[in-house]
Amino acid sequence: MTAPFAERLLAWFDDHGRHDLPWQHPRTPYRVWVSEIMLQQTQVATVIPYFERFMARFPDIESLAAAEADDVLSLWSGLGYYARARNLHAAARRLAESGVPETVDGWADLPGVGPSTAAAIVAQAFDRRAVILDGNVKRVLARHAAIDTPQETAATQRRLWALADEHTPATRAADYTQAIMDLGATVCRRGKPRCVVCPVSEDCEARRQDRQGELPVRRQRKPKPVRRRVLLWLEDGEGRLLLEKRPATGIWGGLACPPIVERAEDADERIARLGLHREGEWHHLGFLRHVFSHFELDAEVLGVTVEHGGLAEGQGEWHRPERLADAPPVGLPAPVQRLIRERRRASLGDG
DNA sequence: AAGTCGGGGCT
DNA sequence: AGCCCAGACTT
Repeated sequence: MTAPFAERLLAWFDDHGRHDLPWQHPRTPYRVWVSEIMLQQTQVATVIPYFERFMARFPDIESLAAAEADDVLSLWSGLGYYARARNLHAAARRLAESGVPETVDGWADLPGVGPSTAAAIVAQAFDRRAVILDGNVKRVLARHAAIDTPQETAATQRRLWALADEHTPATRAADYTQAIMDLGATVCRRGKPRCVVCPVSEDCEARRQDRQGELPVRRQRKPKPVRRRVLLWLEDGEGRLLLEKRPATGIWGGLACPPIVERAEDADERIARLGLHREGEWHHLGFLRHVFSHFELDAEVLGVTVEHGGLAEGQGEWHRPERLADAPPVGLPAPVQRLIRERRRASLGDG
């Protein structure tokens, strides 16, 4: 007779789990919460440097609540899914007033905190039993029970939540949630799962059927369309770059970005509307290509020097590229950060 | 139920 | 060149 799933998993975790992640020391509700938000759809290794910088700048809820939205976004630059940063900031302002909840429902009521994140926070921060179901857990459970229906369907989701609930023990909540995520990340990986060292392999149905490689099953994805755009690289006489704030919703919401037009023919009209005057001809500066989850951005970068006109309030701001390169005062999309560094190298090479 | 939202790591 | 990652939110 084999021991319960959780018992075997916890014994494995004590010897082989991850016990030294930054948000585990100290393991406060605030640090756990911020880490869980950053870790949504984002790998641990990517998050760690962002987490350290964020904690150095905003060590507690009060400092985050008191911050400006742009300061929060600038620390989020390059991490992606920028709605997370806006939601985190809004939630911090609410928590600074109401205090920190200790229940799953209390956390799930906050913007940016869904069912799995709320459960992870409660389990990690308060060591109270809560059922999580993230990508790692779904993969572990789908293989262990050999679930071969597409993960996205409602029926499969219900079944996975039920299995997650059944396996979750009454005690050691924080350790168990960390353990099953560690198992998914380091043993029951997407590619080449290490079943030989898996603590729950003896009753793993996928392994018994030798179908680890084909599970879990995902719904077929649609091909991604290409969005062609033109990005306007506008510098004034002193080499400063014009950035405008993008709308709060949509791609790169709330971040600063060079003006984007659909076609090169629209470029002159756009700078006229900004109240700027072109000095000389447009130059082709390169391309910006970036693959998003559901489309591909393919933009030609056109540059020109402009004279200041009556740049209206809120129409954009001039920034020194050297400041943007090291410590950007505003949130910048990763492709724009790369572009700035490239352009800076090019201009230094010229001069 | 499907679409939107980033960026990087891995195969 | 795709797939996936400590998902949530909107339509």
